[in-house]
Amino acid sequence: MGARGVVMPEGNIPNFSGGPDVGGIAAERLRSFVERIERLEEEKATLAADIREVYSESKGTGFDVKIIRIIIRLRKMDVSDRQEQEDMLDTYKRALGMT
Amino acid sequence: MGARGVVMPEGNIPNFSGGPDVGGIAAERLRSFVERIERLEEEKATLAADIREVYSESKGTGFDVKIIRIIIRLRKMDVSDRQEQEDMLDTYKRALGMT
Amino acid sequence: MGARGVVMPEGNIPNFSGGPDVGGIAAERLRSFVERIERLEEEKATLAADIREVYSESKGTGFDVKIIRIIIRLRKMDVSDRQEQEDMLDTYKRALGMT
Amino acid sequence: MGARGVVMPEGNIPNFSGGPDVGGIAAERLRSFVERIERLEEEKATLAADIREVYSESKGTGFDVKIIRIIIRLRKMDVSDRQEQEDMLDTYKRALGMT
DNA sequence: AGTCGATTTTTGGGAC
DNA sequence: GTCCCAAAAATCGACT
Repeated sequence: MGARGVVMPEGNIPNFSGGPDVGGIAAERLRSFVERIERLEEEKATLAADIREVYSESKGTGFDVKIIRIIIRLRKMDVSDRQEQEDMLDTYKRALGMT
Repeated sequence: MGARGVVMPEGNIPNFSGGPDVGGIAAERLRSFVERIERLEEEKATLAADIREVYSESKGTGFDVKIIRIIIRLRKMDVSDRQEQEDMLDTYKRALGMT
Repeated sequence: MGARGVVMPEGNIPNFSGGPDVGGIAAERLRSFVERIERLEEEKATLAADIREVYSESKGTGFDVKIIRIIIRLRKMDVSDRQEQEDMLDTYKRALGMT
Repeated sequence: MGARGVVMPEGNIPNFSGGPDVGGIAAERLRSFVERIERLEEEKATLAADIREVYSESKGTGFDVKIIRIIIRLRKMDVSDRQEQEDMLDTYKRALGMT
């Protein structure tokens, strides 16, 4: 896994100079990527908090959070599992030569 | 698969919080909670996809995704926690002769 | 709570002296734990390899690995999901006041 | 290996789901594979439990489980890979002024 | 403080 | 052989 002599060798930041600016344009790019990710993750964390909030609110209204979680899970499955279900059926069909 | 013993029709959860009529106002509230959560989770999934996208883009620019993930994790940590953890790790390392 | 013998301060290896031996009795304990874990993980990795081997062998005999994986998953669910299924049913029952 | 007459032709997967007579020898083979896998997975699960146990014990002795996990991970890594990764991380850190 | 569920990281398989 | 996707494992965090 070492340096591979490609244009952009893994393990190095391109155009990194080590000068007072600590890295050239590439370092700016890196910073940009990092900050974009951090921004998005922050939003994601906010949404996670919102979700927890709704659960909490529902609990305060007298509902059982555990039930709601199960419902959410079931409804999610009803969407994405349908695909998996069909894939599985297809697999079995092929396995049985029913093509 | 499917829940064999579950006889409850989807979206028709009765009022179990003490109200008199089954499938009444409480069920509407429940539906409201469920839909709010689903809405938020959908947004969260979108953000997760966006984040994956940024990682992918950074990879295409020549950066090492794994390292960026570590960077993100480190920056998320409280500074003093990070220091403490690194110190402790160092202590353990020395104890095991992993210098 | 009164004095409790030797309370281990968090973040430090107990009895760590910094002498030439790099850690005293506690370091030995640490090493012991680490090596036990490594030993177990090695065995676990061996088993994982064995499992892969069986899949590979079944493939060489003409079976479809994907199908077998599905079967394994289904049979596992038939065992562990029974509990979850019953829990879920119970939850729904309680939600409906059928207790 | 000896007898070759029973080798399954590729693309012709035996029927394993029908009645007792349907599928024949191939179904028995499939059952054998499945049971071998399940046996191995069970052992694997046991080892996983053992490992958790050791972590728990180390925790009870005053060690920090999280740090030990990191130690285990580091020791698993190839020495040069570890060095390379740490160097890269350091480069990125400097680029971002995380010194 | 232990259990359970959610999330993240790693790994294997497949395509080109 | 390299890259991408999906499945599995490890880790983390919440709730009881």
